[in-house]
Amino acid sequence: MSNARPDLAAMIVPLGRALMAAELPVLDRHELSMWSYAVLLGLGAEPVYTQAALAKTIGADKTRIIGVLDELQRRGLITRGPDPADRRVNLVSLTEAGRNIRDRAQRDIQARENQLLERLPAGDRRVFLRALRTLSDAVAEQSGRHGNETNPAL
Amino acid sequence: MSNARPDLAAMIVPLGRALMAAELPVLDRHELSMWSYAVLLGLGAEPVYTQAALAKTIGADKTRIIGVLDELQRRGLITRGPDPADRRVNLVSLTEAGRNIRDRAQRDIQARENQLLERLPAGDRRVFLRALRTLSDAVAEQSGRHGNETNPAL
DNA sequence: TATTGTTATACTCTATAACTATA
DNA sequence: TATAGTTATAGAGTATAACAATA
Repeated sequence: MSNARPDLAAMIVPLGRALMAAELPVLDRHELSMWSYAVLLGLGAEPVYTQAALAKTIGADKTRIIGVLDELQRRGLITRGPDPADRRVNLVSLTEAGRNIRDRAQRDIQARENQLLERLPAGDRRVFLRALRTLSDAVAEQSGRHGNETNPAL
Repeated sequence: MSNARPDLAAMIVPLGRALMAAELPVLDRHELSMWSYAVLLGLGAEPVYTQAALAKTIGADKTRIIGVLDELQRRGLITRGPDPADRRVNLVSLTEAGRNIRDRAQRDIQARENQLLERLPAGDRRVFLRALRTLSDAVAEQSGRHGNETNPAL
């Protein structure tokens, strides 16, 4: 056909790696690891989470985030304690300090991302971001509903 | 600001993971691993490569692809032998069989990717692919020129 | 001495499986 | 018994370092 293109994955995966690599020094300046930042972002929408729900939201194993939560709690960036209604589960929420450090880190990260986006004409940039959100929502929806291994629609 | 958006990385990295996960069963039907497929793709443009150059092209460590090349050679999908002009280096090239299996696998993979792209309006899809190539080329250029850890422009 | 390919080793990350405490 | 959180173990994947052949 006339419309040969590289594989989507072959373009997107290295791009994602480069974006992560570019994030690391920025996060480092805010003394955050990638997982710490992911947790702070994951706590953004809802006021409280159980650890399991939080882990699922950010695509991590529930065992993966325990050490991360330990450190964030120690630094006073989150609160964590048993739910009085069911003392098996922990309720996790952002503190004011946690929200501040998250917002500052995100501002720096997106400023850097915007430098990359400036390579695109303004019109393309708008469409690109819109399309990316559409596709991102599509895959989030897929992985959201019960551990789907077959992934038929993607 | 009025233009709040999720982090680029937070959208692109999970999208890349989902695309890879969707590729795996397709590659499996062609009896290819992800790395085998990456090697076959990497051998596409130029007729011959040294192993080191090939590894760099696909973003792998030179030690990483040795076992992959062993198997591809055993299956007759590539040829590999010392360069008469400098017997330290191996010249690697695709065989006809290798090209065939690569093209068939890629056709299946892109067909599946196109299903995802159909979620976008035709106009957005065109712009999205164009923008993605621009950004992909930008990061490939970055990682191409000597092991750049600081990555200033990204 | 420097470089390519190779092999062996160590390290990081992740997933799996037990353990506790609550229900 | 079932579930949330925790801990410990095992496995996969990757990077690092040493080695042999050639220049």
